[in-house]
Amino acid sequence: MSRDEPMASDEPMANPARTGRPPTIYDIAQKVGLNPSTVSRALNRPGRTNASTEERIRAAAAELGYRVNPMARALPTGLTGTFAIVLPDITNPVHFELIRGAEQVARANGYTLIISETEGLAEIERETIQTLQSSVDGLLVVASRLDDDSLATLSWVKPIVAANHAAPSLPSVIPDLAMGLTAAMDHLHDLGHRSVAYLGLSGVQINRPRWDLALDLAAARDISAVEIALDAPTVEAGAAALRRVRASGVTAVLAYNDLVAHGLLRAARAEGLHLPDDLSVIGFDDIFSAELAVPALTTLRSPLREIGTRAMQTVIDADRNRAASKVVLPLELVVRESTARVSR
Amino acid sequence: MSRDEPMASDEPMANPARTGRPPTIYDIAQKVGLNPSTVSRALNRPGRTNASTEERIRAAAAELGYRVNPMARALPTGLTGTFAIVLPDITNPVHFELIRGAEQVARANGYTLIISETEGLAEIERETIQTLQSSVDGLLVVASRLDDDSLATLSWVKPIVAANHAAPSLPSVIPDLAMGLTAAMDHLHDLGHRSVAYLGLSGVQINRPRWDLALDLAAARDISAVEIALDAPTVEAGAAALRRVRASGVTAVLAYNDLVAHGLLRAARAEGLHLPDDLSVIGFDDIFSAELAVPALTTLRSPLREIGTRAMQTVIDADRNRAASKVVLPLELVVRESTARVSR
DNA sequence: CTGTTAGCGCTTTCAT
DNA sequence: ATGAAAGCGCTAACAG
Repeated sequence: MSRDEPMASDEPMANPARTGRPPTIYDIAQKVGLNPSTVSRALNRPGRTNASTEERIRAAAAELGYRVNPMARALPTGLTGTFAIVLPDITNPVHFELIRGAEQVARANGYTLIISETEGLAEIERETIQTLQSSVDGLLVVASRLDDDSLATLSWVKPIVAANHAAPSLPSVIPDLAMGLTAAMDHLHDLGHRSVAYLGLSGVQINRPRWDLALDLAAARDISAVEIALDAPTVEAGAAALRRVRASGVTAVLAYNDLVAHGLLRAARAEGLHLPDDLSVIGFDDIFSAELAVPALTTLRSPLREIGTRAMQTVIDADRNRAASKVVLPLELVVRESTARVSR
Repeated sequence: MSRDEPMASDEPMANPARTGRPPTIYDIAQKVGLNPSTVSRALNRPGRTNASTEERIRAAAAELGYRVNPMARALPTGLTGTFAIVLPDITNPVHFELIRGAEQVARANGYTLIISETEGLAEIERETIQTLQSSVDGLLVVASRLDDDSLATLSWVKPIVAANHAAPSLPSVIPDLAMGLTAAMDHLHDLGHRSVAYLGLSGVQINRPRWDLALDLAAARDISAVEIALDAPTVEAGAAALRRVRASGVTAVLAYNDLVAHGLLRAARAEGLHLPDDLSVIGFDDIFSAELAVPALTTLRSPLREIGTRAMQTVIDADRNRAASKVVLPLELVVRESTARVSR
């Protein structure tokens, strides 16, 4: 029943490539009449073996279609050549660019990337990290739900870096919240807004500092501020929040992310609100659909791609980088059509 | 310099979990005073060992925080417990639901998923598959750029299944093109359209059958049809195609995917066209932003998520499933606002 | 420069 | 029911 089951006995002598058993360094060694260890050396440390035999070995390897078996190599060396990125939800467009950035750096350096979802659950996240730990050379955690102590402990085994949120004891790559929120508040203030609601998601690490900062910045500008809690970071939750937004009487909204902003905008339009005059909305992230929306979304552009590349670069260089370094990337306000001068 | 370098000699006896070296079955064996092979048995074949010692072993394992090392297990068994999904471009929203579907099935069955990009290049794709081959139990290829022979050869080593496009010699999971395109053409015909343009992407396997079929269906309905070639499956390319769409004089467009449709719509709006009256547009895929667009996109909803789940299920079951089975999933027309009765 | 040997962590006969 | 031993494919001393 197994796919490895032996074939009928009269099967013709098959070419190794055809049998389904990939060639090993033993096959190469036999073919050129040398010892496997010599083959290993020739293939891995060019120069530490006779030029002509190295040539023969490479030729044989190519002919057989040989590729090293990363798992076999990982055992003696402890290096797997792969990294993992652990995140709550692949579906969230925010993560697309981040993953892509990470993937590119990984591949450019000859590494493989494993992606794993946690469904936003701390226990699944812990379990996932532990399971993956022996198969990778390091991990990226995005929007982690684990507390700093847990992450610190976990990182004793393999290096972990936090992407898109700060973990005090881990190297982290994060957007410059102060820069972005300041620009957003200035923008709203310039347009005459004096009241704002923040559509937040409690229970997520990233939410708290964002809101605290927004609160301070609003206060400094004489803007009143309220927080409205979301159930989830989704279009639906954004739409559902409209009711409370209207009830609050604010003229402007800062959304947890663009998905939420999309939902809010759509619901508002459905209710016949005139946008952006009746309500100004600022998103967060600048996902690709932000400019497709109507009105096109004014949003804080998170440098997702670069967060991914820098974070991956950081894990790869983890040896040199044992301190919990923080990389802060610019967070810019992109002004489109969803914000306007206050009309009431 | 290495992270494995020995610490100062007066270092206190460290708990294994703290040293960074994960515990092995040898650690467990030693702790309970048994042979490693017994530990292996106890952990893997419940029942084939004395109930009480199995209990002691499990307790010790839990206490040490033991997890099997998948790579060490892969060597003797040949089973890695991971699958790979190989696709041109992670960034394409189309692939996200597919990945998510695959990921869920993989994880539900205890497997790990590797994602790898090919940049839409056949040679990178071949290289990637070969490199990954020894690290996985099977692969999913999405929108492959390789010809059927190559794929067939590659699949001698590890099972490969094609997702979202048909590969004659591979098990494939695909949307029901005939169903979807028939609905689309009927819809246009009902609205009075008698001319249509197909915005296609030459050089991609998926494109040809789609266009051939559309052509037949149009002819059968007395609709004239032209193909307009895209440079890429992107928003930008869709926008750039507007010029040729207008020159062609058609009243309706079938876009290669929703991204292209988005671009076309946006460009048309920017040029002051009245949508959908001046031009009806049908997208393909139904990515999440389709309903966010203005006008909201009428589109063929590709069952991406299910394609991912079915495809992953198929590789996992590859043993039982050696024939090149075809799974065809329904492709439904979702009518929104981007199509209207022809007005000229 | 090349061969020998041992071992990475785990599974799997084969004995006992 | 448990132990002993061999081996998966590769690397890394250590000899020669």
